[in-house]
Amino acid sequence: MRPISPQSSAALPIGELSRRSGVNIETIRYYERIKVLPTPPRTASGRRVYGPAETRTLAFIRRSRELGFTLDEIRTLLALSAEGGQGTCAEVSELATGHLAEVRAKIADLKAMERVLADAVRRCDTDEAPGCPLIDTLWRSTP
Amino acid sequence: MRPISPQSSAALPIGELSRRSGVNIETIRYYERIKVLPTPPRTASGRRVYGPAETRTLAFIRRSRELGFTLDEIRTLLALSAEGGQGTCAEVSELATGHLAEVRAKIADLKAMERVLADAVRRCDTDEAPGCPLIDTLWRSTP
DNA sequence: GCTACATCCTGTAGTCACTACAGGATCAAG
DNA sequence: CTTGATCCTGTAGTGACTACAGGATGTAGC
Repeated sequence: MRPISPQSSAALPIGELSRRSGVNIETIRYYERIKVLPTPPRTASGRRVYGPAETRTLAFIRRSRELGFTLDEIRTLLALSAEGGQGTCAEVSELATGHLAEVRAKIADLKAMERVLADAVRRCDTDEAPGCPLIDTLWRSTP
Repeated sequence: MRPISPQSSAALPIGELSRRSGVNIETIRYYERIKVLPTPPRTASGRRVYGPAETRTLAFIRRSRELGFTLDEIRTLLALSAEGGQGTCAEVSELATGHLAEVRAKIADLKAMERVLADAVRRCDTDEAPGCPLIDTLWRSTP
């Protein structure tokens, strides 16, 4: 006879949560420490006990990270998501728009790097002149 | 009568080097600590004294950083540059090619983020349906 | 010589998003 | 009762800086 305990059928230890969510155990504890995840209840011996909601929350966080949101932004997203009021979507959109601008700025930076690097490498590989075109580029004073 | 001392006309304290190179004083000391810059001679009272070569070296480092090279790679670039032997350019090209691949991978990652974000923001700003398309995207389990 | 202020020094700690231990407690199975 | 897996806390490391604190020097004007 199994003891009757509410949600016991869905209670997960941290290792199982880690496996299901694809998030490292140490990362889960880190998220708790910085208050991105709420502190879970514990067993008598002090072990964390999670429910199925945490698996979904961690998936939410993982996907947000994949889109480049910072953990600070994710805290905000989770709060807005829990709130779910009238103007929520507008706030979310604002946050995402700002983030999108940063992503685009980073892409522009990296493309500039790519252009210069690709050009220098091409010259390195074709030039017959002595010296190294890339090294020379790096030493050359900016016009 | 000024005392005759070699290079005295071009000796710079760290603040002046910082101004000329556009690199923060604390950053210059940091570069010295991690051995990206050589330890400079000191005055009797212990202040760092730089020559004009350091201005050029810091410009080299700054430009390398702008191309996304790590300080570890820059150490290698500086060593190869100083060496300047036969196969140097090939080694430099190899290093740069590897770095270029990383830059391109990062661009691809960011472009994927950009697509998803731009699409979600567009739906947030046009959708009349209740709920937030971006929040829904983040909660939605990956297929 | 004195005072003010700028500049310099060392050393430490903070940033971000983790990751990697050390050293110990607890659990489940045989 | 032992083995091995899992869990706990706490600390320290990563990269490339930045930001102090708290003190020592340097320079200019009076």
